Amino acid sequence: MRKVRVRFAPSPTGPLHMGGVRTALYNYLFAKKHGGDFLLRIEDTDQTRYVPGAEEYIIEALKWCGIEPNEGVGYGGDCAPYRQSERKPMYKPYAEQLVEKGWAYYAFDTSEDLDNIRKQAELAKMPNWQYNSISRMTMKNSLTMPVDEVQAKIAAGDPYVIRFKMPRNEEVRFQDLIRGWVVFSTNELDDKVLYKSDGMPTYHLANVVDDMTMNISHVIRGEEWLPSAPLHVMLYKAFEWEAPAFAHLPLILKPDGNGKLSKRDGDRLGFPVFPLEWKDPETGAISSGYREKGYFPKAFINMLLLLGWAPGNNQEIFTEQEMIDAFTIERIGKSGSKFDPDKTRWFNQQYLRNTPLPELAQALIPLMQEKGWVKEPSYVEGVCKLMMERAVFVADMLEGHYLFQAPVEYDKDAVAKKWKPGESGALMMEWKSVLETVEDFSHDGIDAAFKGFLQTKSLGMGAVMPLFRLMLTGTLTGPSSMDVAALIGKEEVMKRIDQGVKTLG
RNA sequence: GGCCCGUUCGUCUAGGGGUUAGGACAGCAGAUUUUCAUUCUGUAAACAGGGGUUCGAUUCCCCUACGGGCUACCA
Repeated sequence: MRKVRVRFAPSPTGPLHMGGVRTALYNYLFAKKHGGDFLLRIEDTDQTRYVPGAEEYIIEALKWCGIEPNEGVGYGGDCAPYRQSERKPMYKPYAEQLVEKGWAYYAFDTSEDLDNIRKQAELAKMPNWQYNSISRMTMKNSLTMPVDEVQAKIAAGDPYVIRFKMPRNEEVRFQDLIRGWVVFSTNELDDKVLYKSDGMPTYHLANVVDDMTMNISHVIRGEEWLPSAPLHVMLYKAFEWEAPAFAHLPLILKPDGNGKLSKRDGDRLGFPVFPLEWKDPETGAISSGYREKGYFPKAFINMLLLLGWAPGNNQEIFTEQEMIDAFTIERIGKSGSKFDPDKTRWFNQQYLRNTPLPELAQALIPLMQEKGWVKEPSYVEGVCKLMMERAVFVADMLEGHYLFQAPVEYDKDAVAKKWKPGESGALMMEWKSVLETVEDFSHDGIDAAFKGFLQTKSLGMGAVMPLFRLMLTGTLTGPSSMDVAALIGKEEVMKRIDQGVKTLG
């Protein structure tokens, strides 16, 4: 068995969307599991679709996700270059080799010619005209023209393409690692262009030549490639090369309705479809990203792992090593998966809770600074401890604004419902004088004092607690008042009671 | 239209000739909590349909329906 070498081969036509990230992830895990290589190849053979910044985006996105190639564009390696535009000179000899062997031919029909034929065919109710084993004999190519005329045209610099000569009445079959045997008849396949008139190979030629010269052992790619897989299999046969194993991944579908997840669904339904935020260089339109929305890359990846793959037991949270150990291509599902934004949030929540306090604090501090809040790291850890149970994102912990500053306003509804002017203020001042004497200003210490206060006053919790909370936070929600008081400290508590009573009367 | 791929709770899925068809998210209902959140408990919810094969099909085969992908000198 040959060494496992897999590749992720996107085209730089825009930002990488989460389906692409999942494909990269599965390739990465497969490589790691088998001690193989994971390479990044950029398929930029269509100059008209090139989008500036897309390549950098792809590299940065993979880096953020923690699924880095060990070879490829941005990483170097023995098979460099890994950008197809830079490999341009090497494809033509391969195409010509196929012509010599009789597996391909020159064609001089222009795009306009073909457009016209297709239009006419459509008018004649033949909606699917193809350049294939039958129609090619009526076209302008090296199969129908005299040899000297063909050579003259080429010598004169006339534009031409090289097409694959798909044989007739043959069966192409290959075993897909996910779907099992897949069979096509060559009669359904057309004579695909391998080499374009602009001197660039098409995807099909470049892909096969590169996979061969880069020693790729397994091609793991999206299902949209399944229909062209037989052509690729035929190309390997024509070159007399050993074909890699194929695995065609099911698609990621939009959460509502049908169809594959597209760029627009994100904006429409309010969740990102891209790992990183992307600004369209043409329109300036911004598409949101998981990173900017505050997702942990590990949570994002964990969600993607389970979208189309299952371990067979009930495990849902995976460390990277666990993913690598558990992953097998055989356990990838066959059908498309609808993306679920809610579950994605759940994964983030799980990861947030499993993040150690110091790390959480480090993540929160920059967000606090944006609000102008500055606290000691140890204090911020205390904030995180109180807030993490009610947060999905790190930024959610900012909702505990009262842990950073005294309340600037008091919730109107809460005041109307709980605060009795005069009476409530007097009660709070009394409670304050008790608090002043508390030596152990911890949750338990304050709690003990509070219980004692209730007893001497013969009051229930509901009569005092909401008022105290209102003094401390300005709201009626949040972590335990005792915890809040302990964290902000005695002096601050005293000040807030004074301020609250003064404000509310 | 043609070709190819697919179809288990609303969603992601486990399972696989004989099961109370399991889990998770979301939902609903309770309990705990001074509140919100958490947590816990419970609850509802699925084998697309029709034919076979079989003692027995959700599981194997065929057909239909539905969904998806592809059908460019795009990838």
